Amino acid sequence: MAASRRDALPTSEQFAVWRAYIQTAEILRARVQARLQADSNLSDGDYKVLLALSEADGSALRSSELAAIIEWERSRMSGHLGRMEKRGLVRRERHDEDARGSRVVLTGEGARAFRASMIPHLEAVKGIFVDAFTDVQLDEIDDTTTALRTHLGLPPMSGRSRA
Amino acid sequence: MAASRRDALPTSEQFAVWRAYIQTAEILRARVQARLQADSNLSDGDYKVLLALSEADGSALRSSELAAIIEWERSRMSGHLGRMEKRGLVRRERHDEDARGSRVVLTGEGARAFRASMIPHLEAVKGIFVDAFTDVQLDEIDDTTTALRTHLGLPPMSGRSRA
DNA sequence: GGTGTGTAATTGACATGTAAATCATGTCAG
DNA sequence: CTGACATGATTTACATGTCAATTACACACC
Repeated sequence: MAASRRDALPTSEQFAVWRAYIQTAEILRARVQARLQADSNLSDGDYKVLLALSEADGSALRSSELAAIIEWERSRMSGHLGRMEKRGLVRRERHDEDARGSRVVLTGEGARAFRASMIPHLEAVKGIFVDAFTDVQLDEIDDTTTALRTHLGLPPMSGRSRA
Repeated sequence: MAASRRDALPTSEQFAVWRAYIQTAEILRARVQARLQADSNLSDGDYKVLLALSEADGSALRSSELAAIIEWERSRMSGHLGRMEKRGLVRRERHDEDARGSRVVLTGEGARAFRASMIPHLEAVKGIFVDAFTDVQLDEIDDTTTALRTHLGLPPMSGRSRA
């Protein structure tokens, strides 16, 4: 008995799809994160920060630029950078031109940690996520993710568009 | 340029599918959670606990049973129950037969909060998630989620199996 | 030069998550 | 009985996330 598209409430089947989807995605995230942590002693957040800094001109960015790239709150970035600085992955320097902002600089140790983490991280994504599916299923995921992003008003980021 | 199934690393297209999938799922979770919080002042965790207790015999469960149902660490459950107890949503009683365990009991206030939250929450899931897709796409999500759960060694929880 | 306003970033207070250690109780071999 | 071990749950320590308040500086206008 298919429910009308206009019903305000989901059918129990639809709700079950939601529950399975969201719970599975959570577990997936946790597994990949755990591998990154075990292989490279980096959290997901660490990885994003290191990635952004690696790609930045001079391996340095202002904290707010970093926050904008990663789409984090500034306060979240602030706390995270504090922890990363304590571990020697980044360094914060006073910004000469505008002393309100600080320059976040990738340290040699940070760059080394990031380089060492990349291959294992990609392998983990392959083994944990990609290998679960057939090529057709991966395309379906691409489609449904795109549909969802459109519905949510998010910019597209399809994998197929770059093929 | 399809990559062999056996390559250790994902293609850039495959990796893009991963990034889109995981990022979109996060945003989705955050949106539904925000609605639940705004409508009912409950977190996702609160809702899960209340749901499990509501369905339980006598509106009570042992803490470890609750943890097993929701698939949480026991320590996580412990901390969460502490916060929920402070807000009057649940109560912990000494278990008579086995004094190691405690009985987690749904309070009247907890039951009321849960009942009040259900309809808005279902509406949110419908509007934010279900309505993004065609029926065919929802079936595809069900399929790919099932494939992923199998790959991850998780028990199945398909929406179609209950249709 | 001061003073108000905006902006960059940090701080503080809390909720949430994970892992390891601890505590209390139960169970069972001897 | 009793001592070793198993089990249920909490505690502790810390990482992570959000929000509101605060600090430090820049800049424009008088």
